[in-house]
Amino acid sequence: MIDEKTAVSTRTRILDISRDLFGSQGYGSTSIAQIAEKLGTSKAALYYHFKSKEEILDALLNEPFEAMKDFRDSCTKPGVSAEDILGGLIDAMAGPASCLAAFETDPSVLQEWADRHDLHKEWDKLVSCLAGPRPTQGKIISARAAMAAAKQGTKTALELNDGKLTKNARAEILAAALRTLG
Amino acid sequence: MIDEKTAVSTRTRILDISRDLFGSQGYGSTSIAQIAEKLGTSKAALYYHFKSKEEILDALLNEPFEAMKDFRDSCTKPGVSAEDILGGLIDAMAGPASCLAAFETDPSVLQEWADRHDLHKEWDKLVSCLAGPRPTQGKIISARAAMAAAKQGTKTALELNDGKLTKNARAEILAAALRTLG
DNA sequence: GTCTATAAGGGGATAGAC
DNA sequence: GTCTATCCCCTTATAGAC
Repeated sequence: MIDEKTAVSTRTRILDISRDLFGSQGYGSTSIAQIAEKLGTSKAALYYHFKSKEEILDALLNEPFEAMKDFRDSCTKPGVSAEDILGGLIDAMAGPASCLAAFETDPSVLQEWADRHDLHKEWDKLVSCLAGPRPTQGKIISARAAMAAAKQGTKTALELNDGKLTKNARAEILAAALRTLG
Repeated sequence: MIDEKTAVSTRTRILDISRDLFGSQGYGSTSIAQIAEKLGTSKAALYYHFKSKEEILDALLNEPFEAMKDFRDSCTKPGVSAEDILGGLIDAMAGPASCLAAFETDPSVLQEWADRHDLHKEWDKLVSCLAGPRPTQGKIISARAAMAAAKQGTKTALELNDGKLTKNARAEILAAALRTLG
């Protein structure tokens, strides 16, 4: 009989360690050997839980990506304001999609995962929600700038507060991002 | 007698090709073999011009980094406005420091180059210029958000206009970034 | 579930001929 | 300046014992 509890918790530990290392060193520059070392086992043991390095990346990003797509869907409904969109973006970046935000600038992740999942297209849909129908170039620029402001603001706030997004900081970020939009 | 003209132009071609590949695939995921292939020579030939892969990265980033530091110095002078800083940032991102902007999100570059050169500290100095003395957390957040808005806005404008920053786009980006700051 | 050992391949870099 | 051939290390991944 398989020890399910151990399997699950080891799997979770692998994901935690990998999230950490991928985030700080990048996906491509992190080796299975490094993960195994932090895990305290051999590389082969790790391959019992994940059949490839890419599968670890998938496991780390699939949930955040689904959360992000759900959010994107909610933004296309009628009566959604810019405040809803940018506020939702902040909350996503601080919570369910934080891993996505941390990894998506890594070229090795872009190559191995983001291209395959059309991440770029998903972000573009959000830009369209903010810029409105038949947007001018100026609208597109300020929409993208506002999203960048929200993302960077959230990242900064999390850094300054041990990974916690305070109500105050959230309000500051949202206000700044809304100003960006104009 | 060494053929200096050929040496120089080959060196330049290597840098152009590397800038391209590093930008699209990331530094760590780009191999010397790939560069040599696009160059149309062997790997060994490439090593005649650069003694290591890291030296190529250095050659690509040193000038942009100096330009960025010069700009940062100019921002600490008295009487410099937020408009000067954000406008200068846009111009730097669109011109002399564009390579820096394109590479600095790559974790493999951060590890091999940015840490060694304290890039993070340099950006922080700019943040301080924008946030003012003894800044509140809100000031820091909006300063960082404004810089992110300027960077992303510039990137977007360049994408939409074949790498050219039009006067109009520059004005739009600057206005958006200034609004972000509040 | 975890181990040791090893396969199979790619990476950066060098030697020495031309 | 460029070539072929090669070295050596590190990487992902697997085989098979325990």
